[in-house]
Amino acid sequence: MKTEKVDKRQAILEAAEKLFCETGYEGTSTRQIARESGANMAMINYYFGSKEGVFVEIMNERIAGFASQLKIINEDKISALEKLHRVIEGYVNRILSNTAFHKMMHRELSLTQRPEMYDKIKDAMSQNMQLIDRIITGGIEDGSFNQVDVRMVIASIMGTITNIVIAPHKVMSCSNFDLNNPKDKKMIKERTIAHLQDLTTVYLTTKR
Amino acid sequence: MKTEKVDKRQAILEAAEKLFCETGYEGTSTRQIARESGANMAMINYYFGSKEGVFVEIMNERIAGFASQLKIINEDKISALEKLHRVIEGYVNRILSNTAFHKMMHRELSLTQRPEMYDKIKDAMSQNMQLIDRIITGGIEDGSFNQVDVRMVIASIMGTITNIVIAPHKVMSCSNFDLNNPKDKKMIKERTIAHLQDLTTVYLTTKR
DNA sequence: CAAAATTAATCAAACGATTGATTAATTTGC
DNA sequence: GCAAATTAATCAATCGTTTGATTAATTTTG
Repeated sequence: MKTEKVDKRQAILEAAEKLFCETGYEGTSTRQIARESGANMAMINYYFGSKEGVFVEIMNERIAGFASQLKIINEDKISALEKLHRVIEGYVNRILSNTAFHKMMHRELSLTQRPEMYDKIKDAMSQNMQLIDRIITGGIEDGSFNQVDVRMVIASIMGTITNIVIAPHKVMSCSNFDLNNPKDKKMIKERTIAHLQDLTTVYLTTKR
Repeated sequence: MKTEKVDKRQAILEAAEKLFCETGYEGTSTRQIARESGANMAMINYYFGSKEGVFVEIMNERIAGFASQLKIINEDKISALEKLHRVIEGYVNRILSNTAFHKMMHRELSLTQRPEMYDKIKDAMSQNMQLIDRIITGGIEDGSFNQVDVRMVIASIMGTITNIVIAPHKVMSCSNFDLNNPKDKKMIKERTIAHLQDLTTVYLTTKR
């Protein structure tokens, strides 16, 4: 028999994140979180003050880990294209390794309410955006990339990944496909990276 | 003085769609819908049976209009590339003319609950997907398109549009930008269409 | 055509259930 | 033995829904 001597605080966070991802913030009750985590309801307010406090804590932790993983790829002595390819690889891997959270983040981003969260998410994402922006702009300036609509290219890169996270069935025509299956997930990751690298290579570097 | 002799049923639908888009399904109460529409609360259940009935009705109406607009572009005697460009133009115009609804649809798609809705949305979208799939596959078969990962290309096209709808601030760096401003919206539409047409042209037809 | 009967639309009020939050008492671990 | 952790019980507020009554419009009937 396992001791199950787990930190209640952590158990609440994990259960809440799972439930928020599955049924949304409003669609999840504190009683569900308590039941799922094995903690008493009052513990939620004891540790986090409120239901929203739990949500904010989840977002803060995730976004912190998010930013810390931001590599300073720009300093490396490699071509703009290779920089971009590395960013794509890192970005795809990170997002497809945390699909549930990214679904939740995306959902929250599309809501008008909770502007505090909206801004927080926006700021976190804009860091990645600026990184990609600098790489592509740099490539254009040194003549290795074509003149393109940089912001639109970024929208295509990020949009592709988000689209696959939210609607993987679109990409995988086979019915018995599951993003939670590690084998399937690995395959989707590789395919997404290969596609985006190929797409950017052709679009940005083809002489025309 | 305007007569305001509006259909209460319709008023409920419009108010509900607005609220669902802004604050989500769970985040919207029937009392809000009643207040916003000027109808009595009981009218919601009188006309639609339940809160979910309102939601289902909104989705059904939208999806019906969605499908009816599906042109049979495949029959035209034009190149695969031109077919694709027309589909992109139509798709961008439709989605960017109904941004609030598409946000809602997208949000609902990312929830595990309400599988009935999930399937309905999925089916509606897969129609568009199959159309694009046939066009690209046809272009590959007749040799005018490169060999590409068709599903991934579709994910990029659709993902780009969705990304712009949900996070337009990403594309527009200028701060005083509003998707509800017709002038700004027109500009975003044209820019999105131009980008996607350019991207697909280069990626699909460049000899390499 | 006019009175009677029926239907549709609307309303205020209340329903039981559930929500997030809090209390006060109890247990745990050092 | 004391502070931190945990509990059951309870709070007011709000949820979606239902009710019974009322008004307005339509149909039926003589």
